[in-house]
Amino acid sequence: MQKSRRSTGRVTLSDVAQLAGVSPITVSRALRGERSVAAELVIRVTEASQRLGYIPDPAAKALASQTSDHIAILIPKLSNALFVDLLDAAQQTLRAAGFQTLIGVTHYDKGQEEQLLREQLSHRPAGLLITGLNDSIAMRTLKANSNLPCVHLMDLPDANDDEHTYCVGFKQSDAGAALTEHLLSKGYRRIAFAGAQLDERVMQRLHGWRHVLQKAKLYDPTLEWLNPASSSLALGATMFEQIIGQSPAVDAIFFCNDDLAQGALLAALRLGISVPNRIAVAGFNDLTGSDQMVPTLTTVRTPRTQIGLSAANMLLALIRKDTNIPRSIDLGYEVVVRDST
Amino acid sequence: MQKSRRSTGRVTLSDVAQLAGVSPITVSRALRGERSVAAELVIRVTEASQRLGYIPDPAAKALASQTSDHIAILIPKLSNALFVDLLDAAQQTLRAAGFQTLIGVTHYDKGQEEQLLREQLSHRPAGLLITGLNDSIAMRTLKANSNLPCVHLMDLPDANDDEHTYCVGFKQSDAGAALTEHLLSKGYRRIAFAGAQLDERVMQRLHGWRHVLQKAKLYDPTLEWLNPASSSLALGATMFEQIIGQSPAVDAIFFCNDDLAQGALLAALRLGISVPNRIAVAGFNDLTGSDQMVPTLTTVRTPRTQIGLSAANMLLALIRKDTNIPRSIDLGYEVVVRDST
DNA sequence: GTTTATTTGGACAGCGCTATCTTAATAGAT
DNA sequence: ATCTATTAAGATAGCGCTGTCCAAATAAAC
Repeated sequence: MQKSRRSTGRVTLSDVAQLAGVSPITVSRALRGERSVAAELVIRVTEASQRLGYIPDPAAKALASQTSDHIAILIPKLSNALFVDLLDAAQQTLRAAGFQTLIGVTHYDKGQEEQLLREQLSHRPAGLLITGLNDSIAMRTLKANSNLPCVHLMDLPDANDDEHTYCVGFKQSDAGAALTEHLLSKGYRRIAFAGAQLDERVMQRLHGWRHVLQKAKLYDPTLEWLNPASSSLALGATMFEQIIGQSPAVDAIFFCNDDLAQGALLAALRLGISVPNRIAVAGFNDLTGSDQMVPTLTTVRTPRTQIGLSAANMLLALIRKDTNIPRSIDLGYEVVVRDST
Repeated sequence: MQKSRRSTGRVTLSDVAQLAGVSPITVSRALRGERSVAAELVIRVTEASQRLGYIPDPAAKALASQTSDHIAILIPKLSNALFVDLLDAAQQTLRAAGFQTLIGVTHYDKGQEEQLLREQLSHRPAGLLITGLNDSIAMRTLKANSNLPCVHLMDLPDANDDEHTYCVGFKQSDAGAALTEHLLSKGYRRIAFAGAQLDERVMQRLHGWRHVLQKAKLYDPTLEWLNPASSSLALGATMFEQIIGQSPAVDAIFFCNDDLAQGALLAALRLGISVPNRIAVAGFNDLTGSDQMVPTLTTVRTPRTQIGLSAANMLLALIRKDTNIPRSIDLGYEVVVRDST
């Protein structure tokens, strides 16, 4: 056993090469399927590598090839099930393709986001997955300089917006409009919008709501209830009580998120306010439990898992330099009508 | 601009060295604070590195030093808020210390867990964070061979168990016992245990419950309701109806998780069954919304965020080779009595 | 003042891989 | 049969750092 001074006990390419009777570079090529290697050699190499339990060293690969098997993903929060679903789906898909996910949690802070991306880029990831479209100048510069494939999640660019970004999601504003139209069709006339967190997506839904109400000549600025705090059941309860108390004429509330709406339903139960008879409640995202609420919650089902999965696949395609892939994928949404409206 | 053939445009140690007028190795040492470097040189190097915007290359560092700035973390599921809280807290703490988290989601599958750990180890992480104690032989071997610092989360070893593992958590069985005792103190006599997922921690809580009931001579095997499916609100509702239907004499149910308990409370509302008059309901973990339920849910508050944070700090200490740190940290639990019991 | 320890900087090699260039072997064209 | 194209393997040289050994300079001990 004569190993070099700094030997680490790790099985290396050369070990495999020696056993297979070829040069290390051939092993590298055979294992990666790069260039052409004689079929017989591929078999011999594969066998040797399996026999030795060879595991490539990601650090060495990254250093030599200037690209790692990491994929960087940026999401705003882990406390929101929406993003966790996204992460879960993307992570599984990427792992199956041999990539490791580097998560960055931005907490909706643009400065943090930028700093996180910088840290992640130092790992020379093979690609980027970013929640939302609304990049700051700094983010654009970082992305552009890195010259990495990048897919955006959850929203689609406006039609007139000819950005060269790849994205997977659905039109948040359309979804907001569709839910509002459902409420109108049920006969509600004073429909409030209750939003928290106020990220880009919430604002888009707000625009959808506003647009529909304006068209129906039912828009009234006092129907907008916006709170920058993070959404939670407790906040939903508070906002519900506020709206009921200060605007008794409101006959329906569109909460920007199921968290809030669920909290509102529970508050209504506590207060003995009948939903939907006295007031209707609708949410967004169809999170866990919305179908269990009393009454069950009308909401918009959003394809979070699908988005994570498709975005990961799109990114993999970009990494492979597959051409002929669409710039953006619209996975749609579905208004789920239940008992709360 | 004379760069070598494969130049990457990246600012390297040598660039900094040149600007500071020292050798690259001195820059490396100055920046890492390793060995002693003259104070004046440290300043010069730091300034030069900042001026050039130098970012160390993690891959090169990993290759040269055989250890990366990654920390591998293994958790069972992302769909359970408990683990997400753990991950969130650990991730933030580790990032602040300059480490990147590699998440592995095991889906409660021992084979997967092993495979994930193997993949993570190939990245030469600086440490390991593992949910639960109950390692398989294969896991032990992997851990032992890697010789890496490792901290286990969420549970503590038995007193007589002299394993040399580091852990941060609380005694799941004690917590289960404490909640059961609370129910006894409230006068309930036929207390069912409803468990899902049936991981090690659920089984520990079951043991706590069983132990207390046996001591009180109130144990009855038909009171155990175990379902291997993942816990969810819907499953909680189903189990509640089952138990009510098949064992009408049961006067309290200890659900192993708040998800289940919340689902049960909602089912009770739907069925018009009064909680806690007709039957009491208690949960575990004090997840989001338990304080918003109708009635509010009695549960056990578990210090998930604290556990993630402390475990991360413990791991950082181990990496620093700090001595004098405790082998295990008991962060306790708290029975939170609310209106459902 | 000499010997011995301690500190501080640098030279050197190499971590385990891959990009690039080169050479040998084969096939195709004239 | 001769001269290109094409293909397949290997040799070589790093990628950007850090471990290890060395040498010089300084401080401490005798």
